[in-house]
Amino acid sequence: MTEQNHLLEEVLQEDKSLTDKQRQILIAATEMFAEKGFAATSTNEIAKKAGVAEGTIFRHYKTKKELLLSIVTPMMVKMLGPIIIKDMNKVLDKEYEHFEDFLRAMIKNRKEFLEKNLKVVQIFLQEIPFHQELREQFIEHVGKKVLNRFVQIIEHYQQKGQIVNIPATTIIRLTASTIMGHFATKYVIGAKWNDDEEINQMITFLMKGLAPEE
Amino acid sequence: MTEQNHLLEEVLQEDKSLTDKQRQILIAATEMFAEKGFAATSTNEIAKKAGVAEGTIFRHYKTKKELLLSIVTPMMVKMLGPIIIKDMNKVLDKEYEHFEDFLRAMIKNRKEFLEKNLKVVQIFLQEIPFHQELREQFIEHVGKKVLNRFVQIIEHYQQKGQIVNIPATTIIRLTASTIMGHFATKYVIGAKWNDDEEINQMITFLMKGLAPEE
Amino acid sequence: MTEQNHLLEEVLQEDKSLTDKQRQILIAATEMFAEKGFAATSTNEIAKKAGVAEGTIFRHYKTKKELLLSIVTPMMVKMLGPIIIKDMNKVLDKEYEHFEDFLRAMIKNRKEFLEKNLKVVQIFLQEIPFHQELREQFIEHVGKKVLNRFVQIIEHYQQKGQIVNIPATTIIRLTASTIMGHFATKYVIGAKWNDDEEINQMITFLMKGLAPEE
Amino acid sequence: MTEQNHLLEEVLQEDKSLTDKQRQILIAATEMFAEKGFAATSTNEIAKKAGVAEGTIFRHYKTKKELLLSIVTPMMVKMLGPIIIKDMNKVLDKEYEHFEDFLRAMIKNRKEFLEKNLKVVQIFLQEIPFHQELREQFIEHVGKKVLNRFVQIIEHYQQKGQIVNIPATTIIRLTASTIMGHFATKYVIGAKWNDDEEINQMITFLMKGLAPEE
DNA sequence: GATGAATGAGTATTCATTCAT
DNA sequence: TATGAATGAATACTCATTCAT
Repeated sequence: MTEQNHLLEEVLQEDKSLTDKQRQILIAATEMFAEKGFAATSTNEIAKKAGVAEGTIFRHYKTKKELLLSIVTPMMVKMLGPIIIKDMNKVLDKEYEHFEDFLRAMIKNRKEFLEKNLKVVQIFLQEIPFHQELREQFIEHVGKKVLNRFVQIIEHYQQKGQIVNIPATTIIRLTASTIMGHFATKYVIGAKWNDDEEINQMITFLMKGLAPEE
Repeated sequence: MTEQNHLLEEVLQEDKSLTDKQRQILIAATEMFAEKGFAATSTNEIAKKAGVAEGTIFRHYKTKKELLLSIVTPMMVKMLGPIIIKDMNKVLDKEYEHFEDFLRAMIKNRKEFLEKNLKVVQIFLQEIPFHQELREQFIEHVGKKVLNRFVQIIEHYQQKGQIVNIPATTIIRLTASTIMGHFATKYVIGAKWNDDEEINQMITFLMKGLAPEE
Repeated sequence: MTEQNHLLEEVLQEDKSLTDKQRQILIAATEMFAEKGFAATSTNEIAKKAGVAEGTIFRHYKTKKELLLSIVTPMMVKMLGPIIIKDMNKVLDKEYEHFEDFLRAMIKNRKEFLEKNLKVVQIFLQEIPFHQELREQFIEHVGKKVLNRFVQIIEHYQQKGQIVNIPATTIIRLTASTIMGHFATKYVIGAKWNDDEEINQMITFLMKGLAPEE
Repeated sequence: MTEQNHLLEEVLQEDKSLTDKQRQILIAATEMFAEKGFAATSTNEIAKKAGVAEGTIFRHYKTKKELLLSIVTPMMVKMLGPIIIKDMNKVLDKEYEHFEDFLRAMIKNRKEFLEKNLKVVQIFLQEIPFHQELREQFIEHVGKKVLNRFVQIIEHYQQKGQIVNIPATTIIRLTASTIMGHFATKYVIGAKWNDDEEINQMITFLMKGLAPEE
């Protein structure tokens, strides 16, 4: 089985400032938020599951919502690390000469990320409609930075004549939809399939769909 | 402005057994569930917004959850009406000789449905992770019937050599992801764009991506 | 099986002013009050069990409490009928020359009454601690009249030298306790026994216990 | 005035694990349950009378019913302590050579118990028709153990030829009815009388009534 | 006479949060 | 730092009662 709460492990190992109790609280809250949703999970339940007094939760997190954010925010930061940390323009030329290679690497990378953060991503997706903070954080951290970076990348491959010449944002949307649809089918619907083959078909579909006009 | 609660209008016009108060309750609840989510909406708020005593809600709906289901269930039933009502195999040959025409009709139809039921669909998507009843209803009503129908349709066009010969479910997933990604971008992110042009690009993308191998 | 709601039958047959619905309400209410208690029975439940609209109950009985009283009061009136209706002093001399005969007749009579009114008596006993009206009614109707009558009777037999010369009220209390203990054991605890034999033992016990000093 | 809530005093003094607030809750609840009955007493009233927030009640007692049981159960346990704690067979021979002495001791002991637990006993008697748990508890704790013990005792005196040779359970019923009738008259009806004299008359009545046949 | 929709006060219970220890 | 008792506002839901039809 893949580890679905890798992020929490990292958090508890890396962040030496956290108490043991705090770690237990984060683990318990993640589990319950993912399962029942934020609004339907009581701090009492979290405390019990974490083996901690209810007061202890509020010693570390002023409000229940702060606890939610402290789970979701680091995930969002880590999510874009691999994308913006290094200057991708240079790397790209060398690492991925063809758009298809880039696509394949991207999918592999996101797949690993998802598998390691399944529950937190689930919480994020479930709660984003109800919390403006989450939406703002997402737009601030991910939206602008990542979208800009991707536009650059897409235009890079367009200039090399590898993909069709329509607006970069449209290409990103089409690609992202396809990839996210793949993961959604896999995790939400819980489908069992031959993953490698499905990914190959997806890439073939994307490469054909985005092929430049002759 | 497009009417976002068309379903409710229909319900209140068609179903003569409903009280005026009941209609007000359904409208108020839909608005609030969409905005704040089911768990975070109190029956007290709904009553106030509907201009009704709190007890009146429970005279008509035994529990808060029953109220939720009474909003979402009819939407799900209507959702598939146009798809399964007529024998599509026969109709197809005549109505849509090309897969592209079918695609275009499908997108137009779903677009109209979405625009008329935006809020209820939003509630459905937001709440489905938290309510097993919703998942079961969806699988029961939509999942089996609709998926089977679509498989037939896809295989029909595959036999005519119009689309690539990979598993029908994979084609459905790729197509559905692309279309849902389009709507998601449009409604959730609230993007403003030239809709017709975007749809054309999406169809071009799909037709190229699903074109048969030469 | 003995009819446990004979009183209700009488009420519905004798009192021609009652509607059918009213009869159904009285029967349903009696059943539920006996089973769950007055406070824990809702008018909604009564209406459902009676197959009547909730409003109908309040058309006939202004309040729930009035419904309770309309069940219990007639029972109380009937309870003492046989005792005070006729001039017992005269009758006694002729009918029951010996205290033992009087006792035996009394027990038989009360036994029949109880068997015919089991549920209503049960309601009365269960509710008397909580309703001053019931206590007042009981003291007014039963307490004074009946107690006085019994004192006369006891003193009558004391003068005849058949029973011990202690205060009549004490004798009444001892006798009543014994008889009520018998019925309580029988009905509340639900004991199965040879009734005639038990009654004989009880009478022997009472006659010995109340025998005059030598 | 006699102390009517001695049990509560004991509970609050012996059980060091109880909070002050908890004690106040128990006292207030006992008072109100006795006066108005369990079903007709609201937790809001109890909280106000106890000078406590309503939530505090539910921190200590999961449900209102649990609060009721926590008041009544210890009373039931204490009720039989003096009867089953020691091996009565041995004690009897020495302590009470005559049945009359045993009776007198018994009545004195029960009288003291009642005076110390008047309200809780009242609650118990009022609520027992409505709560199966109470009936089960009573049968479990009191019914079996105590009845068996009493049968032994009665048979002991029968063998000594001091009381009549009818079934022990009948004797117990007759005796218990008489004693309970005495207390009922005293406390429920609230009679004022010369207690010692009444008790003497009761004992005389019982001894005569249960005297062996010649 | 009978209905049943509507009410609003009331119900037991849960909640996130505080604070003295 | 951690506790858990205490809070009081809020929760979903029930109630006896009213009233227009």
